[in-house]
Amino acid sequence: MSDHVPVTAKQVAELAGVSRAAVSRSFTPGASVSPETRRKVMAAAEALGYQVNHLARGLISAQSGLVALIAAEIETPYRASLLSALSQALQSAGKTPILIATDRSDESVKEALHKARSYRTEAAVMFSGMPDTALADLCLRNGMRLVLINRDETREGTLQIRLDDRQAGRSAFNLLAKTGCRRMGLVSSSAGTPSLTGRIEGFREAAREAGAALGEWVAGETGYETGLQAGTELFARPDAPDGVFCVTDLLAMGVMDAARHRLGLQVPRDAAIIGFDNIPQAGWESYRLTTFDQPIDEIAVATVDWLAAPAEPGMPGETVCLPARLVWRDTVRRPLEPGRD
Amino acid sequence: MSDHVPVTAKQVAELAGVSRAAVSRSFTPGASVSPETRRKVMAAAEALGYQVNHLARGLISAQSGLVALIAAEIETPYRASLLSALSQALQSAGKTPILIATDRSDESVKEALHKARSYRTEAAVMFSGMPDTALADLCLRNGMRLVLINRDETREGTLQIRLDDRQAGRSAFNLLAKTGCRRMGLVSSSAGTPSLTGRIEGFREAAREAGAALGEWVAGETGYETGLQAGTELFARPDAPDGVFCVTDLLAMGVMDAARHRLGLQVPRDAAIIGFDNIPQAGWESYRLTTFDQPIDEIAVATVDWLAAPAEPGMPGETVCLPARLVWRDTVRRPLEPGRD
DNA sequence: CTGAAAGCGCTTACAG
DNA sequence: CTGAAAGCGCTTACAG
Repeated sequence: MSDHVPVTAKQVAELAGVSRAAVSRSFTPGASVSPETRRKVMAAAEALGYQVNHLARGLISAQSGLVALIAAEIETPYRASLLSALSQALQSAGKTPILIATDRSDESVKEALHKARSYRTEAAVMFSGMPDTALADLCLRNGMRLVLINRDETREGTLQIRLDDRQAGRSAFNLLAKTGCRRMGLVSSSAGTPSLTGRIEGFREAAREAGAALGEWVAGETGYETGLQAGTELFARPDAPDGVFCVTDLLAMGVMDAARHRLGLQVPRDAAIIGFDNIPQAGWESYRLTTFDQPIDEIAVATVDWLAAPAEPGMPGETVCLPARLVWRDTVRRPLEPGRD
Repeated sequence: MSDHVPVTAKQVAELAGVSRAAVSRSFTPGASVSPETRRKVMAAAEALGYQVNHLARGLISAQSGLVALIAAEIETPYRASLLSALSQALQSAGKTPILIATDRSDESVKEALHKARSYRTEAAVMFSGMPDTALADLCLRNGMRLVLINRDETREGTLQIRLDDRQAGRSAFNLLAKTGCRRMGLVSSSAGTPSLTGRIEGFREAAREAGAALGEWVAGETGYETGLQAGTELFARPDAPDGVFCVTDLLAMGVMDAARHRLGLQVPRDAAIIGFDNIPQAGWESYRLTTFDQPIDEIAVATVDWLAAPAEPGMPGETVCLPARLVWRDTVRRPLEPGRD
């Protein structure tokens, strides 16, 4: 191993007795080098501890190897899981994730994208916020690809990955109805992201079709604390619900704790509860929450596959819609014949 | 805004009527440019949508702006929180985090560091695994700085951040003893990281000093499932403990659920439980776990401050040791006078 | 304070 | 298959 500061292709070339171009080619999959030179180059590289400088490579080849992961609240269970899956999948595909945290503001989304651009990331995958059209176009024109997770927007050259949220909302209602709930509750959010909205609308729609009244509680945020507050208020109402759908697991767990620890209710006997996301905590003994699963690994795979396919200019936007499957646990009574709807 | 592909400093220079050097200087804090030229440059840059290309800047100036975050299991609550705090702090300081996931193997740690090196990251902060000496030296010689979180190792030019784990372990024992527990249990881990080991040794040490017997359960992993298993076995023993210290919150929550849901025990009446980390879930109504707090924000601040200070060659290693403060909740009976020890 | 010039480490036509 | 040469977009002495 060399004892000197950064070792460059030039030194490797000298040691191997070849040109700089040859070492470059040896490190480029599919380049035309004879096996013999490549072997010599690799041996020299190994001996010197050489690594290609990705900064230089990215500067010249538009292949920085970098992809930006843009997200808010990554400490949250669902986001953290998605982030983990995505970064591992990307890494396996030879890409390197750059992490850019945003808050909910448009301004921070804008900065995030600019930052991605300044590092010439090959793509940006966003799971929070939405770029405005002009900015998205700018990125696209600069050769950056966009993948939007759970945002509702199709655009040329971008991949959109979403779940069938509306259908899940409908299923939630029907499941509650089928298992004997009479007064339905919905704990939703004013965050207004397309995925949340889809779940809400699906649930309302099914309620309308069934002619059922709905007690709603609109939360600002989607976390545990908010759920706790929602549950506390909802179950104190004279027409307290006996079946509630919460648009996230965190909300559901807060609602559940309010019911049990603050109101002395039993779940599902006094109130059935359904969540959404299937975060790890949903499976804990203290909750055993019936919920819809976000297929995190499939999302990661879809992202990486799309990125691996060569980008063609003017490529139409693509959207993949994944099902959100119900995972049965203990917060809803089981119907005699567990239906699928 | 320009409608053409990547806009470079040259175009900005032309539009502003200055040299390329002037635009470079305008974007370099502290460089010598007249306010007037800087103004012209900024206006032109704004008009064209110019962003300095960090790849090119990093290539020439050893200031890539990148710092590598190297970690395993980032989907885990404590890790996710730390990652979030770190990435935000870094971002506020103008740095951009690169995320490199590892598994526990030495091989993957090695690859992670090589990857960091190939992007010329200014620093690598590791919160999983340890680089072997030769590799760490290589990084250091290449001008990369290292910050090691909760790993026990001092080395020239690196920052080590750790908690007073041993003291926390001692406190846990003393607290349990003071609140009337007679049969102490310890749910530890064979992971062998320095922080875990410190907690374990502190607890054992205090037990030895008090002449108390100890029921131990050594887990491989540090997650909820393992805790559930540990609790199930531990409380089924004839000499089941009535006070147990778990080296992580996740373990503690599993143990707690085993006690309550599988053995029908009450916490803290039948068994007191103390955790470590103070993850968000520890505050949930179903747990209200008494635990030690990991000062995540302080860790992030310490990291960023150290990185902000200019690196001098041959700088001695620095270590900051933070206290892990007890947060009182409901899984330990309160002594009459809540002591500090 | 300013500009012309050299150079960071790489890749990629181009010619052989 | 191979090497000499040009060039990616920037920064930084150097001279003025």
